[in-house]
Amino acid sequence: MNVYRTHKCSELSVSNLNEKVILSGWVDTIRDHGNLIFIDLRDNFGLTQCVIDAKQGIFNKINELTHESVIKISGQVIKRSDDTINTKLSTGEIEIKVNEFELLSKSEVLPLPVNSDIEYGEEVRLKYRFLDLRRKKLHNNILLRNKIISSIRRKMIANGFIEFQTPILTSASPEGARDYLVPSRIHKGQFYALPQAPQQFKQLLMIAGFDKYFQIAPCFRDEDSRADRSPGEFYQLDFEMSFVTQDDVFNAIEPVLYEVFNENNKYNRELPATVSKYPFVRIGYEDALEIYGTDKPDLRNPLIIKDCTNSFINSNFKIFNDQIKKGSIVKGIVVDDTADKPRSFFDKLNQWAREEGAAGLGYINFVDNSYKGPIAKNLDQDQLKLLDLKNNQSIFFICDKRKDAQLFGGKVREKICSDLNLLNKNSFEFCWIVDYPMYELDDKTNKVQFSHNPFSMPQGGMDALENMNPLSIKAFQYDIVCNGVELSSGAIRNHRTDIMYKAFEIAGYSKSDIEKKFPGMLNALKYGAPPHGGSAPGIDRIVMLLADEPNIREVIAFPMNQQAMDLMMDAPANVDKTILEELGIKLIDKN
RNA sequence: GCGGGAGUAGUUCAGCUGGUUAGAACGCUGCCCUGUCACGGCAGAGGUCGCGGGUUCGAAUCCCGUCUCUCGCGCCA
Repeated sequence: MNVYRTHKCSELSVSNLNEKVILSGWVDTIRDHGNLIFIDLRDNFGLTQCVIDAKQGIFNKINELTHESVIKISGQVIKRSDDTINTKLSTGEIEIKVNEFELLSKSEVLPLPVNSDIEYGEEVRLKYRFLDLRRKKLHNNILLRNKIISSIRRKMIANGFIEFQTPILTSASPEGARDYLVPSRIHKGQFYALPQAPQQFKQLLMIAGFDKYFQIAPCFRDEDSRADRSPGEFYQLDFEMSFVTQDDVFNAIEPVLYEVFNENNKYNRELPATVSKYPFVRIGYEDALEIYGTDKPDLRNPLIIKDCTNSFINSNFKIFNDQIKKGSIVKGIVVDDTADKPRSFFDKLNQWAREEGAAGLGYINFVDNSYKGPIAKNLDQDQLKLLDLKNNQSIFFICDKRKDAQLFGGKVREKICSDLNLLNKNSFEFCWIVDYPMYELDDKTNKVQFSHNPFSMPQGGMDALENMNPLSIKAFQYDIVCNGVELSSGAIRNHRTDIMYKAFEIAGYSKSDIEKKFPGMLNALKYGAPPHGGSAPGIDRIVMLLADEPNIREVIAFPMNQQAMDLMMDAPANVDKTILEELGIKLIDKN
């Protein structure tokens, strides 16, 4: 028998009446009635009320207990009288009449109360993360994370994926984010890098013939943080498959994501959230920009953006007309049931648009068969008809150069949606963004460069590279997006050295450039590589969506703060001079 | 690197256009209380108002600088 407990703090009920039991846990709440004390004892599993009265010998010692001390109690399970049953607790029909107790570990006065749900400052929460993790919300989030990860792992293994571990100390990647570097003691002046993703290793495993790879992979990128981006490290469900096309990759991962979301769609929710059924909607990259104004559209938002340039060509609305002649386009967003809103509604949106740097936000309202608003009188009936408005609809216009009009249209779409509360918050809407361009022009140098992953296979292969305008070549490159959050990007990889040399040549790299940058990868491709591809959904973001948390730190047990510091462990920190000398490192004094 | 918000008791916060000894709640300490579950009641301790400078008879409050936290931009093949 375990010396610390016969039961967990969630287990006891009327079916255990009169049993002698032992429980161990934390002192969650103390209610001291003078000659009668109630203690709520808490462990990972639940709460049990313990009661001690003054006649018992241990009473004085119990009286000295502090919150969050760890104790072991033994006593008898007794039924509560009907009027003292607590329906909020699973153990609320019983309590433990304590006759022995032992203080296992005393707690000092807490810097952060554990038994309350009030929000506290992040600095204290991060410094005393072990206390924050005891609190209900964070504790449950981390348990949810475990449930999600173990479910993913089971499904991937059941689907024939093999789990691997890949190196943490590896070489710096020439493309992408900044690397975290680790100095080498044996090779002074040289550095390992932590992997930004196991990209090359998983491809090498495909070349090694393992057919299907997966890993719950730690990734390290030295980027500045955001609410949905933890600095330092994050985890991906990294997977890769051999002898597949893009559709095969989609078919493999869609059921996994759908099921993981569906299994956890009740967490912290009154009603279960709906999850979009697979196959998920596929949207071309260019279409996404045209219709949603972003390459990570939130499909819960019912608004769409359409092109209205034709209504303004040769119209009397000089401002737009002049812009169109200079190459601008007009985008419009139609909104239901707003045409009768007061003038102030439209003025506020216009004001917002100006604050966002736009010239303004024009609009037309269609009520009782007549077109209203400042712009309407400048269009003739045919031009207005083209807008295709129904009764009580409004349409908002954005006029700018194509790319700027698209992106600002995306902002307007989000703004109107949130102002009018059009979002169905209780759903998960997935889509694939496909057909990313292989190349783009660098804004500053005007040179052709890779727009995404240089290892992706160009659509049309060698033929496309040799004969098409590089800027119109698409790649087998795709992102999966859920509720406006980019969960992952992936690709069918380029497994042919001849196509790779050519692809890099277009981006201005010579054969020897690539051989220097990716020696391992290139060498491997020379000895028989299967066609392969994969993707890597972000685990932290999946948990964040399912936990309905706006901040990624709420689903990571030990996150760093925004400045990439671990306030609890005090990292990063200075190191001893002798250690630096051993590594051949000399610090520059900034002063 | 840039922009927004914040920094007052152990914690969460209030403190108006400058004006006595800077408040509340929770927590903490002591006392009272045998049916609470956010137990209740009484009393008490606890503050360099982030830090430095300035304006003023007088600064938590106004001004300048600086540091820290946070949100966003840049960054994120």
